[in-house]
Amino acid sequence: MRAKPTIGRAEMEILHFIHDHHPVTVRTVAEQFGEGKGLVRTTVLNVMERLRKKGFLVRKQAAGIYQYSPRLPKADLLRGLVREFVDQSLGGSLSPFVAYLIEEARLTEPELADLRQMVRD
Amino acid sequence: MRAKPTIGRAEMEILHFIHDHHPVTVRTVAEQFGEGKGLVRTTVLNVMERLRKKGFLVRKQAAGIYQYSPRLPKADLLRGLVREFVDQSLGGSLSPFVAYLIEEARLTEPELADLRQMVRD
DNA sequence: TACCTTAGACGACGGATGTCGTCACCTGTC
DNA sequence: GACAGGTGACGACATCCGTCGTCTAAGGTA
Repeated sequence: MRAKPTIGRAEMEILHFIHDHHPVTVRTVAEQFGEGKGLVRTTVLNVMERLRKKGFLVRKQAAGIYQYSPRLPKADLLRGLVREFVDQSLGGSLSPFVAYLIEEARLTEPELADLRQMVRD
Repeated sequence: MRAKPTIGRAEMEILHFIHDHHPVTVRTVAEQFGEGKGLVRTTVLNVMERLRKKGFLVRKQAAGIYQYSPRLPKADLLRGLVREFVDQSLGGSLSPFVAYLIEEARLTEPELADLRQMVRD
């Protein structure tokens, strides 16, 4: 058992979809997300079950059908992903991220406001 | 052939080491990096060759032994990684990153200066 | 009761990643 | 020229990821 389960590309996309639409059934995800990607129902089911076994999703039965939801709020999930990425891919250094913000990022007004607030401290 | 080659966890660590120590031989990486991780020489060699086939490293022969170096400057590599991460894991949204900066990050003085400069535009 | 539909479990398979062992080759030293 | 040791190529194997097909259980409906 790996200490920190990883998330693959397809898993990530489906996890995002569920974060934006929960609670959902496998059928819903397959129809609204999978079909556009050319994915079959069982593929979606398999990915969702893997995400559940990894601890990112929970499900509860309602009228004989499972309803899936994220285990953590979206903000928590994303903050964890950012932390992991910074540690693992950037070696803990934030400069590349700052460089990215400066060169390529299109920040929204609220994001900019938050940053302005931050640099004042 | 995948359009954008991916980098695994072990590959990433070795790539970082080489970025900080190039040019290096397999032997050097195995002794200075691999041994601490419990990795055998051929494992290091294999990972480095995969990175080379993926285009992240180049090598040149000197006295019968290969010297490995990164193909791109570190800043370019990291900016690419950040871009990929933002698109793929954050769905293009920068808010989680801004939140991370505000809550957990220890920014250095130069990084802060850059940010201050940026928010002024 | 006999079917058809739906949902879930399970196994399968190719490719990528992490890790290693084996073998062939080159080179410096006697 | 022969040998020991370093170096690199290659194959092997377990695990994970992406993707799918099949089988079975649970219901509804004629």
